[in-house]
Amino acid sequence: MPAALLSREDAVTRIAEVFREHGFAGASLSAITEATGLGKGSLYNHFPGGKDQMGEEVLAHIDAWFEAQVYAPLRDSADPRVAIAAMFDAVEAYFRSGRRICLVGAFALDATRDRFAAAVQEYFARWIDALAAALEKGGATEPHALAESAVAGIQGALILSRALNDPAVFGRQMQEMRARLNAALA
Amino acid sequence: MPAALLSREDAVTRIAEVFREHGFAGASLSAITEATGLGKGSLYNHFPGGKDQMGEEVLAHIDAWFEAQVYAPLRDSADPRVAIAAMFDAVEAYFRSGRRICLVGAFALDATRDRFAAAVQEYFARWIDALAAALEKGGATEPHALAESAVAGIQGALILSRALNDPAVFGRQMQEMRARLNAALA
DNA sequence: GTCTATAGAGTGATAGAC
DNA sequence: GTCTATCACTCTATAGAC
Repeated sequence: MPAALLSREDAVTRIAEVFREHGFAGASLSAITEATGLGKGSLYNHFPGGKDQMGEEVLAHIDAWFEAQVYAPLRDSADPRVAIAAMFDAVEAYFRSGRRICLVGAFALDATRDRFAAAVQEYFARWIDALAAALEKGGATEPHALAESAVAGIQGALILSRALNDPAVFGRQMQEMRARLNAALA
Repeated sequence: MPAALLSREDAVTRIAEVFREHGFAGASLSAITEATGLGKGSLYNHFPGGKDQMGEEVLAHIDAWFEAQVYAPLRDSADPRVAIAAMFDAVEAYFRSGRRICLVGAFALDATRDRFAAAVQEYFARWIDALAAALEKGGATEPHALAESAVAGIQGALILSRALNDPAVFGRQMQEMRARLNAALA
């Protein structure tokens, strides 16, 4: 057989970027074909379930990244202050300092959510729970409410940065949020 | 001529709901036909520019509502504390306590933003400016940064409520945001 | 009779599925 | 690449208010 042009992970990563740019509904197979260099035949060979399966795998890929880089460190770290700082470092890098959107948040906003309801719900629930665990370990009062507020603030900052076309907005919000969470720690 | 089945405003309102549900790219003319009860002929009679024109008019309609109900009161009210409380009342009603999304925020996230860049940018810029003006009048320090943070928090709360399928998240965030802004006033 | 809102068959292009 | 369904959109025709 011919060598694969792209590893499955590379394909999923590139498909994710198409979804980021156009949304799930707006991402056409021809755009995906162009971004991956894979013909329709190859795409349906890799993803027999079509766009829906691509969506599932993209979400699973994102979830795995956040689990390893964000949630697990938040839950397991001995020092909550260090863990929370590391979370913001990871998040700022992941979202390219506000130049990249959160695909899960974007999926949540329209009917796409209903196709991927469980993955979307779990992404945010686990993020909030992991952050709340770190905050609680650090002696914060109302850790869950504070974690919810922080995750919402990150999502809102991403919207605002893109709407205003100004990544600096994201940077300012992240700095403020770091300070708020640190202030809540005992 | 035959009587109009729908006023222009009613048509724009119903089209807006289709965009909210499916996103701009995902909103098909057949869905718009179904939601408005207007055939393609009627739709193209009212909106010769097609979906793009519908998008423009929906955004203009939203902008007019926020200008009258939110921005102007924030700028003009004598009592900033009252004005800010009124803003939250209006916002919570508009977003149906978290059951309805912000269409402008949703447009901002994907390539739709580029079609309507000016309208999207101005919606948020004017909201932030109007809120900052009220905060400044109330003696808050760093009113612009605080306003930015509040608007981001509202957008993030809408995403989170929908992602978790729990409108209570939005209610909690709005309550917390009210308290934060009040605390910043002299 | 004129004008405008209606309806919807029909256009080519392109979608996603296979 | 081929398939069928659906896309955004055009065009012709009609109904009805003036």
